[in-house]
Amino acid sequence: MERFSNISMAVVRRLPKYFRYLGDLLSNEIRRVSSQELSKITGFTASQIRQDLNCFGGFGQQGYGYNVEELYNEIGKILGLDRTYKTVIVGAGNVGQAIANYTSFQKSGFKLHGIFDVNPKVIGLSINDVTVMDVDDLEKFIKQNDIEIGIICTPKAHSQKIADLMVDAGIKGMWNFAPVDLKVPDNVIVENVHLSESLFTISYLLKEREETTKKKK
Amino acid sequence: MERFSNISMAVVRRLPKYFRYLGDLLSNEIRRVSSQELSKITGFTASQIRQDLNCFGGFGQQGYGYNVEELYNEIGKILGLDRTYKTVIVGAGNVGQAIANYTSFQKSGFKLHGIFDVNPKVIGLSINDVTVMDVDDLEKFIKQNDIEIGIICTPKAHSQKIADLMVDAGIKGMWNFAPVDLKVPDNVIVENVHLSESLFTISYLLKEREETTKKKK
DNA sequence: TAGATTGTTAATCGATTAACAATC
DNA sequence: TAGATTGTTAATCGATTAACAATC
Repeated sequence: MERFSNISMAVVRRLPKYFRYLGDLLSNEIRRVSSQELSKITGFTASQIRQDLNCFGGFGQQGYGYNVEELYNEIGKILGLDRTYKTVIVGAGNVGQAIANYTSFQKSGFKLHGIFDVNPKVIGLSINDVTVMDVDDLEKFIKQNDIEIGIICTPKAHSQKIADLMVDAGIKGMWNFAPVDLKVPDNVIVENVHLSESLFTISYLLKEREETTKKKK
Repeated sequence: MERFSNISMAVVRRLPKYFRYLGDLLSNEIRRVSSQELSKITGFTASQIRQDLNCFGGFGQQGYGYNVEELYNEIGKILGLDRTYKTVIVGAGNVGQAIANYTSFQKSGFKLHGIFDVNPKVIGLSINDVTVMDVDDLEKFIKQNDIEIGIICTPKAHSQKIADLMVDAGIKGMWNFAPVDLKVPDNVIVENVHLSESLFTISYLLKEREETTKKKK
C-alpha cells in the first residue's frame, strides 16, 4: 500500500482515538478542552496531541484550548466520516455475520449493500436485512453498485482470490479479517484485523509477566 | 500496562507474523530459510528480521540460515503457545458468539470455559458446546476455575465494570473488543481490538488517496 | 577452502518530548 | 493587562537500516 501524504501512520492511528474521546466529552456536554486535559484522558502527552492536531490545521486558540464540538467535527471530516461508504461482506461465517449485525458501523456511515458466500445453504438467507448472494455475482455487484469497501471474512485459503476479484471489480479499500497479508495494487487500501496475532500478543505478555515475576522473587 | 522486559512492543507485534509465515513454509515442507528469503515473504527487511530474532537467541547458523521447523517451534514457545490458556467470554452478542465459534483459537490453546451475559433470554443457551451463564456468577467462576484470560465483548457502557470485576477475581489478561480503554492495574495485560478505529483508518486513507489523485491531475 | 549468511555494532532515520515565543 | 495555552522549533529518544566481522 502506497501512501499519498506525509502524515505518518502513527498520527493517523491516533485520530480515531481523539475522535472517540471527543465524542465522549461532547455527550457529557463539555464545551472546551486543553491539550493538557486531553492528555489526562487519552494517555498521550499534551505535546504529542498539539503536534498531531497541527498536522491538519490550527484548531485551537491560545489561552483557551480547543472547542470540543468543533474539534470533534473537524476530526470527523479528516477521517472521512462526513459521508457514507458502500460496503460488501464476503464470507457469511461467524465473523461475517457479526460484522453484518454490528449496527454501529452503519451509523458511522459504512452502509452494507451485500453479503456474499459460496455455501448454497446460506445463500438466500437474510442477515440484518441484507440477503446473502452467491460469490459468483460479487464482481458484477461491485461494479454495478459502485461498492468502495470490501470486507473479507473468508477462510485463509480463499482470501487472496477474493481480493483479486475485488481489485478487478474496482474496489478502493478492503477490511481484511483473514489471517493473510493480501497482495493488492498500490492504489488499493488494505486494513488488516489479524485476530490471532492480537491474541498471541496476550500469551506472549502473560509469559513475560510470569518470567519477570519469578526473577524478582 | 507495565512492561516487564526490554523487548519493544514493535518487536513483539512482529513475532506472530513470523510465526504465521514459518507455519506456511512448514506446511509447504520447506526446511530452511534465510533472513533474505523471509524478508521477501514478510516484507520486513532482512536486517530487521535478524535483529528481531536475536532478541531471543541465536536461532540461525552462519552460511546456512534458519531451520524452519526449529524456528517455528522456538517462536511458538516465545509466544507462549506451548501450553493452554483458560478463557471466558463476557457478552454473548454478535462479537462474543463469533469468537466463541472461532475454533482456530481453541486449536492454538485458548480454551473457552464459559460465556457470560446479562440477558435472561440467552442465559442457558449453548454456543459451541459452552453454556451461557449469568454474569452475576462471573467472579466466582473465574476464581474457582483459575481463568486467566477474559474476553470482553460487552457494550461500551458496561465494559469497565466487567473489567473491574475480572480484576477482582484475579484475571491475568483481557482481550477487549469494547470501544473503550480499560483502566486496570499495572500487572494486568489488556490487548485491544478496536474495530471502529481500524475501520475509520480506511475512510481516512480513502479520502487521502482521493485528494492526492485530484492534485496530480 | 570459498561462499553464504548470521550475529552484532554503528549509522541513520523517524517519532516523541521538551521548550518557549506567539497570542488569545 | 496577566494568565493560560496554543503552534512550532529544537532536542531527545527509540526503532530501523546498513555494514561487516565472525563463522558455519
